[in-house]
Amino acid sequence: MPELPEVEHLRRSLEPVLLGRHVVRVTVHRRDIVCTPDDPPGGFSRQSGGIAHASPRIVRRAELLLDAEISALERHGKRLAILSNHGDGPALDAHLGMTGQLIHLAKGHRLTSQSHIHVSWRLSDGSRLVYRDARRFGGIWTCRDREDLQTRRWGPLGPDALTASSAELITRTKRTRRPVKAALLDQTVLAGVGNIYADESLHRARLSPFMLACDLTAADWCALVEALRVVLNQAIVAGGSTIRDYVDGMGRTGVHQIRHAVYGQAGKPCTRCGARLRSARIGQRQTVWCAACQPGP
DNA sequence: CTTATGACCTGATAGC
DNA sequence: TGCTATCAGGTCATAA
Repeated sequence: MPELPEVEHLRRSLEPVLLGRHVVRVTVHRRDIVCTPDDPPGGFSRQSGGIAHASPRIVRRAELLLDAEISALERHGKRLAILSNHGDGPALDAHLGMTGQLIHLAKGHRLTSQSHIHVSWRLSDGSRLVYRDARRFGGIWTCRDREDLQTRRWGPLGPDALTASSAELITRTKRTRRPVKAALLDQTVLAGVGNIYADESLHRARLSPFMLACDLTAADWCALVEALRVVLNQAIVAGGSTIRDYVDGMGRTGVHQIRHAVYGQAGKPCTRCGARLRSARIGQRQTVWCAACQPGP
């Protein structure tokens, strides 16, 4: 379940081993994990639900960066883009979903388990980059260039959670009668926050996840923006949470365990006030909060 | 337009 | 031991 911190840590770990490398071979094991601009909107490989993927048509390997030089790795929210030719060449938009992994393998190294590897890129130094995703909620979207990526793929997303301002969030939520947690999870409002860091940031900002987003004051939003920055940056430095499915670009699980304040801690005492942490569901998601520290509806 | 819900998918875990 | 049931949650199609 990579959220912003896991993707940013992945970006940083892949940057030194990918930049400047040329792609010399691309192997697609599952075509439906890749979506190209020519594929029908929504694809038709799946009946309904899930992330819409591509038709079974053969993908042109240049779209998957064959013969291109990797020039930059950029992130917006939970998305990770691999750019070529300084943004003028083809680009990839990786969305890891719940269990997606991008793993760099040095020359001669292989994964202990080869299962669920959908795409593999052979690089000019003999190393490989592989995309693996057991549950296939994620995928790889090909883009013509950086401009195409940013308009077509990233355009609908809200501002990145690390740099969003309280003013932007007020504008985007002042008419939304949803619990603030549901608004935080909406990627078109704010990009990068998932279930873990929604709960963590609301706890840090002392806001009840049940408050309606339109009822938060300007001061509430300032506190929430600050809490997001602290919580997300701490998690990035720690190498992402040690969530069960997350591994970084080297295939390592997070070394530094993050002790979440509320996520996964239901029933335990609040680290700030000692009250018993409660749990409920908001929009089908498990939500943990401290009713004492985070008063509200 | 808004918000809510079910479906997608598999591995880990709990319970018998 | 092995089997079954439940849970995890990101996001899209559909419903309301």
